Amino acid sequence: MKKGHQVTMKEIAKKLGVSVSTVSRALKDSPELHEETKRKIVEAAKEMNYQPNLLAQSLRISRTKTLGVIVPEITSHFFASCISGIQDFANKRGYNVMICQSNESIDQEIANIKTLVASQVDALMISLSRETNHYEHLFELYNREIPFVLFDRVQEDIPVSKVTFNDAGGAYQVTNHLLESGCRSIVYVSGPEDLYISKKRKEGYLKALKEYGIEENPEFIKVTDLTEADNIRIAKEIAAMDPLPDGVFCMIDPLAVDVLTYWKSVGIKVPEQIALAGFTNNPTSAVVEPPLTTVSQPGYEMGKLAVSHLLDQLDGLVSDDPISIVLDTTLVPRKSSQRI
Amino acid sequence: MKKGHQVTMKEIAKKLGVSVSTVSRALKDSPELHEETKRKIVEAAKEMNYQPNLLAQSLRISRTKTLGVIVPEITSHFFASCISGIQDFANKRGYNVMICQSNESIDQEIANIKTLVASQVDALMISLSRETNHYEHLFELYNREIPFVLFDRVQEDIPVSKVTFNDAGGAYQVTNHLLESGCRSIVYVSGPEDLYISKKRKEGYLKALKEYGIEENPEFIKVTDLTEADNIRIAKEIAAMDPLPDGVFCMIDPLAVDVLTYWKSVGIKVPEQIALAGFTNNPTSAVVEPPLTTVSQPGYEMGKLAVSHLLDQLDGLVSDDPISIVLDTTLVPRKSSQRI
DNA sequence: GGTGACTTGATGTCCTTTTTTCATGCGTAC
DNA sequence: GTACGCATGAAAAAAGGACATCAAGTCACC
Repeated sequence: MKKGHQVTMKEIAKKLGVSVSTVSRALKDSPELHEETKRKIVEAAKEMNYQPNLLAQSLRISRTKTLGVIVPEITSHFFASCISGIQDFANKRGYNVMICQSNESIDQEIANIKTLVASQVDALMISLSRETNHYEHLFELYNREIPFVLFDRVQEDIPVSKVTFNDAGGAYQVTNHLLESGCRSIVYVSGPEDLYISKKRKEGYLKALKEYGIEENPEFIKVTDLTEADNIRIAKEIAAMDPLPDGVFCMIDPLAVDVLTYWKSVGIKVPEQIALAGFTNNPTSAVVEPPLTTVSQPGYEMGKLAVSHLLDQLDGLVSDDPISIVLDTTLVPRKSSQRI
Repeated sequence: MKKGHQVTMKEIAKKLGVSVSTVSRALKDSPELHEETKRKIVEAAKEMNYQPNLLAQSLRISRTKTLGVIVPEITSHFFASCISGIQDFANKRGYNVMICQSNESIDQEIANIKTLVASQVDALMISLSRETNHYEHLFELYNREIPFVLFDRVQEDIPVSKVTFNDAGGAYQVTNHLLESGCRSIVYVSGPEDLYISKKRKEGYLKALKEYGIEENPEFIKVTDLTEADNIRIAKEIAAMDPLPDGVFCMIDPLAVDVLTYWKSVGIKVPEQIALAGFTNNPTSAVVEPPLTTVSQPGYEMGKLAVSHLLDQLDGLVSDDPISIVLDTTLVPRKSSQRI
């Protein structure tokens, strides 16, 4: 299959018997040109449906006006929202977006970076994969002076701007909410421990317990790799605890939903026997039965802020010094934690 | 913020005191080159961290190895799945993907096409917006010989390849299922009537009724614009029918969920009073209470097939003649329709 | 010394944009 | 009236990176 021919300046020039540079000047409305010549050229360009070749342009000015985005998976509602925000605000400022997913694999993440860099994107926006536990590829980007920002799944030691949620704060909010609802033995179900958000949310969980004068209990901290199978393993493990805990805080909504679904199948009542809470406020969480208490993380907003800051840096509107943008989360109390 | 400098062939050539063409040949392992020279160049390239400039390459061969994808919205799980499939299989064949969302707006759709074409993508994959009711922009693409395929939300009169689900068949399956479950007065809630899928699913609905010897009743066909407000308006309208219908088939899951949520709030029992079914098999549908009967549409598969066919055409592996790929759907019966 | 094989170099192309150079025409001054 | 200079408009050239094609260089061997 062939692509249709694109009209070039050369052809316009040839048709009108002028030089290519004259055409170029006419199209950018240069003042040092006969009005008449200009008019004729602009008209011909329109008629021939001329579209400047962005490729040639980019090669010349060595800027593609394209951003590369890497997310763990597009099908996650949260990341899809981020992408949506990035898209909208990048487009507003004349940038295109190339999106890749790492599928939670560090190798794929590295491959994506390579591809995007080879495609000469002006900058990158990265949310790290679950697997990412070393960071050479990011330091290399940094050393090669390719601008990038990290969002949501970040690595703290890399000297670039980062956009995160106040994960510790959100976890504190939700744990506190469980405590206030009367829970006293609260399990925290964590994702992979390397993950930034796993750590931060644990911090918030522990802080809330401490403030309530409840001792940290290592047996009340469970770790899943976030696959459905492993989530169910944890759900079983908790169901087998004796006595049952009275509250469970799952690091992320889909995990909570898996746990809830399993418990329903074995007759554990939520919130009567165990209060349950998640994190992220996925659409699913609002419609499960009982509706899931969670913490709202506006992904669209995160994408918007991250891309805006990055473009501000690219365009020299703000300093290049890395900053950290922390977005607030909001507790969304629902029936799954309603014990009073 | 500046971008770090990229190593070019020129620099390698200069450093080693050879010509650029020699470097070029060495890097593509041309046989007409001294092994020793080749080795030296390849080594230097590696050491200097040389990355070919895809932009220049693209300009030269006038192929970018990039596909443009336009979907109504990324945050929809179905379209996210399609994108995921497209991504994976495009990457496998060495293509990148630029994704745009039309936000269900025809103007945005046209703007997206323009941007992607200006970016010299090799081909486009488009799923039409809800608003799209004229097709000049598509015919223009066709006339300019820019390859593209349509998927899911297609327009039948455009002579390009299309990938769709057997929407009529799926709707037939689900309507038939409702009939077999004992329903005799079944409402069909449609999306905007211009929409390909609205029409096709209505076809299937009517066919099933007809086969069961049930007369078509115009009052049993409702139309929503798919906004939450309008969905709830329909839910109210149905709740006010006297007698209540005994089954409702909503054209798409989120619509069914909105309806279900409203009914729950006013005490209408599903499936006891009204059996309910949706279409698409969103993750949400499995976890609502009661779980929603629906029709499964594998989006990942659709993306995969669409992109594979398109690349086959681009690469000349199959004929350019437009074909129509129709994917089968699967009925997913759940509690929301369980009346027997 | 000449021929052929084997390597390497130079140049042109893709397309746009910018810079430099050139040409024309008009005006002024001698 | 001629010559010079300046202003203006337009053409030519160069840059940006990769690569194909054609040209030329070197070496060895007969």
